[in-house]
Amino acid sequence: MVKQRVKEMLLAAARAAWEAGELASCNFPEANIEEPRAGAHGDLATNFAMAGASAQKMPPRQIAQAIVGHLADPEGLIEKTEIAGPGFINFFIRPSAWLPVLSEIHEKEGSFGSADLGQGCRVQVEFVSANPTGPLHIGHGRGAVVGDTIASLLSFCGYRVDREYYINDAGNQIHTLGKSVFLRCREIDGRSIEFPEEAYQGEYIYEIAKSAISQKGQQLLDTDEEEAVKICAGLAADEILASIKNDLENLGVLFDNWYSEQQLYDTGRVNRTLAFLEKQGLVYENDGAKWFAASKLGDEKDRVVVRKNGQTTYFASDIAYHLEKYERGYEQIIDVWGADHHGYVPRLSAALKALGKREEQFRVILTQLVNLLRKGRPVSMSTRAGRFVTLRDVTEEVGRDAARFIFLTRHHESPLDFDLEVAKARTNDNPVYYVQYVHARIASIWKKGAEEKGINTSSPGNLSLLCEAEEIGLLKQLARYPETVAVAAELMEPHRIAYYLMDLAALFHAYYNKHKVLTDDPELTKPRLYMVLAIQKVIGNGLNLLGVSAPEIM
RNA sequence: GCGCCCGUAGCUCAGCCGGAUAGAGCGCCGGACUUCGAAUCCGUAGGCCGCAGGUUCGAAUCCUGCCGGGCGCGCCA
Repeated sequence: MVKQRVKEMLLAAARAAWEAGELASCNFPEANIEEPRAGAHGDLATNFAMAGASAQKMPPRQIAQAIVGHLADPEGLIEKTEIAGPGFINFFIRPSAWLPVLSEIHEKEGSFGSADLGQGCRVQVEFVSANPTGPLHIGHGRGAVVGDTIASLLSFCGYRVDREYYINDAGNQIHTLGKSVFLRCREIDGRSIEFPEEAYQGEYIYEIAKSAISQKGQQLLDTDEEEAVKICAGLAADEILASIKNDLENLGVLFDNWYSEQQLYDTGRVNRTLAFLEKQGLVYENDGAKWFAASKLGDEKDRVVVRKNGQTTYFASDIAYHLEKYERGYEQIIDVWGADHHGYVPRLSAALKALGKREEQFRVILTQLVNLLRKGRPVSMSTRAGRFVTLRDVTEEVGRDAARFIFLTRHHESPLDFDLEVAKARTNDNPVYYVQYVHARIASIWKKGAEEKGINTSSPGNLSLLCEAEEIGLLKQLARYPETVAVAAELMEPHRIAYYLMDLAALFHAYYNKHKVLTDDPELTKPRLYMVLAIQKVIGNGLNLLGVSAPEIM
């Protein structure tokens, strides 16, 4: 592409200048080519001369002069160059030099923009992993969409990615869940109960209790309490998990694997992992509990792995779980957590370090909280009373596309205001429809062009007729897509794709309002249709990465 | 108290692995449908980039300290 070619030309020119004795050193800096904000500074610019000043022991402008003097441009991409400011080299690109991006898009279709960054590296993205003790809320939705989209991005960029959900089906909370259900069963049966504060208060507990009674019958209430609670816990977790799965499917989130915490105990992995750490001298006893020496590996303090009462902690099984991920062959693991768990990061990192994993093999993405609003006002959520708007409610009200897109319109570490009314609005307030509208509009143009003008893609026509300023702007934006994807994948920042699409959509809508695609002149109409169809493909490609549909009609 | 995140236009936010004159949407005001989909577009106004230092040829961007907001700091998960 143009940017890459200019970069190559720049480096070649620097080398040529050095060979000609005009530069003192061949120790060149990284060639950083960017697009200046101001159009007066050209289409592309580089700080190459400034960055190399110290190595060359020459003033930047003089270096720039030497490089420009040796610039070879066989394809004639560059119209002119300028040396500006403290030593920028500004490149003015011949407008038609941007045209080849169109044929590239038409050839590559859905794979346009992908790059083999991962080279087959196996990555696991673990996300949501909410305890199966209640319905998902909107915060889980954000984590789900961010995790899912990061996985898509990585997969698009050459990583072999699996999506995994970790089920916390062992430990206290499940026991509490079972007890909550059991107590409700008794209540339904007409017995008087004391419902403890720490039990799950929600309405859904009654539903599960009813279903437990109908499945297990009256005898459930007469069995030994411990046994009954266990049965209730199992039933409840299964039922809740099924509904979580369903909610996630409605959001377009599908997992490759659902991994049970209990399984780690059943296979003895937790004990084995602890024994290993103990052998390394990183687990010691104090106050009747066993501690992992996390403070030796970057955490603030040591952490308990086995409680005084002999039970292991959640942390213990989590270490075992993460170790097992690597044993399954993942070279890199990514966890998506709510930001309220950020304090947990150092201790898990410490544990993985103790297990011999490199820092870059483990990455935690934290998603900030979501404020649910309606018409600008907070929607009251009372978890205690068990009254809250669930993720399912939100998805049903605003639809999958809007929900997903809105979750991706913020950096994941920024808090997000999610306004239900805005999410439903079919206006510029709501960027989903703005972007999708481009896709639908182009479908409509295309249909009309084929029907009335009999024009199809196989005839791009004379592309040099694409010379309006808005057309060049669109070509440049299309050319930015691969880099946008690569950066989004590298930084694991899917919101960059959303912003890219909004920018592309804005350029298209402006163009559409100013120029006709279907003109009376077939020779002009052909290249315009060809370009517009390329735009549609890139919009579809990007929306697909985000898990949002690209409708032909809306 | 310690740690993490956030602080950019009236509001909601991009930009932050250093670049030149800081952007978008909404809102306000004023315009554009007998012509490819008005779920659209065009125009005006709006800024000590929280504050103060530091590094640099150059800082919204990096470093330090403060201020304000959120979240964490369990032998819970």
